[in-house]
Amino acid sequence: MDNYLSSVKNSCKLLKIFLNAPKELGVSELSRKLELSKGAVHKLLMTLESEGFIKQNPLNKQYSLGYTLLELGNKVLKNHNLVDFAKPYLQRLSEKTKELVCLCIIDGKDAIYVDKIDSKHPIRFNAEEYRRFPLYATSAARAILAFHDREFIDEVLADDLITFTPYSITESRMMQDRLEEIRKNGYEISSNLRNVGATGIAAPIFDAYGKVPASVSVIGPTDRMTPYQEQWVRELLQITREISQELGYREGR
Amino acid sequence: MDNYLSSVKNSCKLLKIFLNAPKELGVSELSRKLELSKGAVHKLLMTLESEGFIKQNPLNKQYSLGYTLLELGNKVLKNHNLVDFAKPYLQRLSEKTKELVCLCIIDGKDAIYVDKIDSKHPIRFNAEEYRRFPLYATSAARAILAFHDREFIDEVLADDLITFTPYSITESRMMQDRLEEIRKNGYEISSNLRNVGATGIAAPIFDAYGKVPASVSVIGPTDRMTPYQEQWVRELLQITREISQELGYREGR
DNA sequence: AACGTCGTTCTCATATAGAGAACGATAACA
DNA sequence: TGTTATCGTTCTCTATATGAGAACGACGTT
Repeated sequence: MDNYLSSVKNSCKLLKIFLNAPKELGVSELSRKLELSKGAVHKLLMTLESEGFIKQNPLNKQYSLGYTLLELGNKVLKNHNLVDFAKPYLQRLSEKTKELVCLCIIDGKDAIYVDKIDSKHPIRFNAEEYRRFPLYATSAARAILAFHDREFIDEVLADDLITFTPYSITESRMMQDRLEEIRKNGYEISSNLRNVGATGIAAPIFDAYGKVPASVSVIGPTDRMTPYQEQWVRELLQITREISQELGYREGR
Repeated sequence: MDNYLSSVKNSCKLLKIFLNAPKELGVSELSRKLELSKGAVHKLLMTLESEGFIKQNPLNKQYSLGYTLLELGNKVLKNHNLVDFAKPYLQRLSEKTKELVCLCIIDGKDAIYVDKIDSKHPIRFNAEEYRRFPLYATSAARAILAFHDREFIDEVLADDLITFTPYSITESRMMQDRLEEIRKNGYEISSNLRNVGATGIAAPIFDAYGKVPASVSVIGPTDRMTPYQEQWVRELLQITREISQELGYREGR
């Protein structure tokens, strides 16, 4: 750690601890998780609180994330014009399939669902919106990963493949084959990846540079998806083709 | 600035600059706005980028807010159980009035809309969701402010009252009278506060401690609201009474 | 009543933050 | 096509802010 501002890095890490923790945390607990002295953590919290990034509960003295983060997060969404751009297309797809429709983007070696339209069915799956997860872990993410450089893919698959259900692929070699298939077909179908009993169909969005920054996916219970599988693939590919074109993508270079 | 970590404070200020700025900003511009050397700002950005709080556009070298902020902002929402709690009540109110229904909370000397259900009418107003604004500036906020300590109110009104339309109250004295009226009636109606031609009706939510942490409001075009004014007030007060009770509030102590 | 743990405050040696100059790259202009 | 201005980035260096650690009072438990 030579080039970075250590206290800033600590403050970022502190905030991120809250992502996988209960709503409120105390100084001592944060101090342990950060491996930093209590005094230092306290000063961090005081500073972050003065800027609205952290809030202290006066009743139990514990700390939680502040509302300034809500503003900043919302600004991130507004900045990302693809979300507004794709909205009407997602809505069309949602009306046709009546299933959960998601817009997924790449960020570093992770994927994030940045928009979704819920299924109209009483039985349905929920996408973990705005949550970060690995690029190999869902169909939506794979549809993005498959169309990146071999070099980048290798880098992503070099990490241990974390699985969320017993059905997931854990072998880097098998994943490579899978991605090859996605490139061949132009879309991805898989079941039981993130939730057992769920099937996802996903297709990439190409931008003007031929890059794939995002994907659109349809997700639903497997038994409801299977009968319509081919139809939903057609609809999905139609939608992603339209979005890609409007982003300036020209097929075949 | 003695008790605070200066670099952390700077990093917070840096992030907040983006709230009222274009999507992307350069080092030099940020350096000017922060009144910090370019070198220092660059190191700040490098650190924030390494944690996903900032993203650099490789094409023009400019910086924008990172997706980690999206995750954190979403976590803030999930933490705030009032949002989930109030959702069904807001929906009921939305179905009855067909107008924009908002849930507004207090944060320091500001108010924030944390949830909304859009109007079904083709002509409608938009609430600036997740945006921070002064406690005197909208009917929803005033319905909260009115039920706070005289001391706190004085503190809020001591600042210069920023106005968004020519019709707003700018005199602290007049605002005090207005708040007195809200306390007497138990709700607030006002027009042309934030948008010309809009009327808002708002009522406070009381918690188990008798405090007012939030309000519910109905907002629509004045000419469409006026005929139903009394009816919407009744519906609104019914809803806020139910929410308050479920939060543990007992009327009359 | 004694103990453990909490959040907070304090001191102090040391690592580090931030100013400022210099860099190459790029864009604007004549 | 040079010239100039401005950009993002890198570097050095010293004053300073940082973070460890001990000590504090306040709770809650045993």
